[in-house]
Amino acid sequence: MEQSRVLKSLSAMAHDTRLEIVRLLVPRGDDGLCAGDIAQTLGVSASGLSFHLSQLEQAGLLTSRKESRHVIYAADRAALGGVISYLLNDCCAGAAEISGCIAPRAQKV
Amino acid sequence: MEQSRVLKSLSAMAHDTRLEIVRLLVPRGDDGLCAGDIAQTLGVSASGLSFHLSQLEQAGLLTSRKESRHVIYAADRAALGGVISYLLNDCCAGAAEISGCIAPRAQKV
DNA sequence: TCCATGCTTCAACTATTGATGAAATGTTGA
DNA sequence: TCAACATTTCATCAATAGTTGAAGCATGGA
Repeated sequence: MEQSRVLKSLSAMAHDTRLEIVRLLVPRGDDGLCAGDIAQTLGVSASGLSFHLSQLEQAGLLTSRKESRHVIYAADRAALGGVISYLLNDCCAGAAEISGCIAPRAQKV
Repeated sequence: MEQSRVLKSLSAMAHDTRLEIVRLLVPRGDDGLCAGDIAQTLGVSASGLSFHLSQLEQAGLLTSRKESRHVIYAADRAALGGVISYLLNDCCAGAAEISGCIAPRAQKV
């Protein structure tokens, strides 16, 4: 992943509401969640949410699809993995102290 | 690491010059580099650099120490690891597709 | 067709961020 | 002490980001 794309992703995630959106969507996988449900869950206005969703989508972290009158958003896990990978491997290449930090708890594999 | 701290770190890294600073400092470890050398390497003005360094330091991603008339900055690897760990484990908990993305190349251990 | 729903877009405004260059601070060496 | 150096701070300005509420646009059901 190119650095400019990573920068966009970092900007996108560097906001309270938007990081919450990502946290909400990741575990739902491709099923995602429609905009209205996200707004309700996070307690934000529809138009405000729409703004943040488009930031995330432009950064490539979310995908969207229409389903009847709903718009379903889902996290793009590969993109998220790409950002994390960049931070770990390109940005912090070879720093064992950092790699050592990243697996503090058991993960589903 | 708490989310508010992660947000600060993401904001700090979400800037061209600042991400370059991190990339420059990580491989140097605790030796770090003085402000002047960083400015010269990256081709930015002293005052501009000072601004960005303080953003990174406030986010906890850098440490600084004075050595005679120089100020030496070094990456805080634990903090960086903490951010990456948060993204991987808290933000994207359990998403195997993401974990699977993060080890595309061999790392020094 | 008409209305309600779900979402986005727009306009206006405020707040934050970043760039620039000059001035200030502190340190070293002559 | 004085001058040069390393860095930060400050003031100013431009650009960007975020919030809010109203208006717009599809879609689906009565």
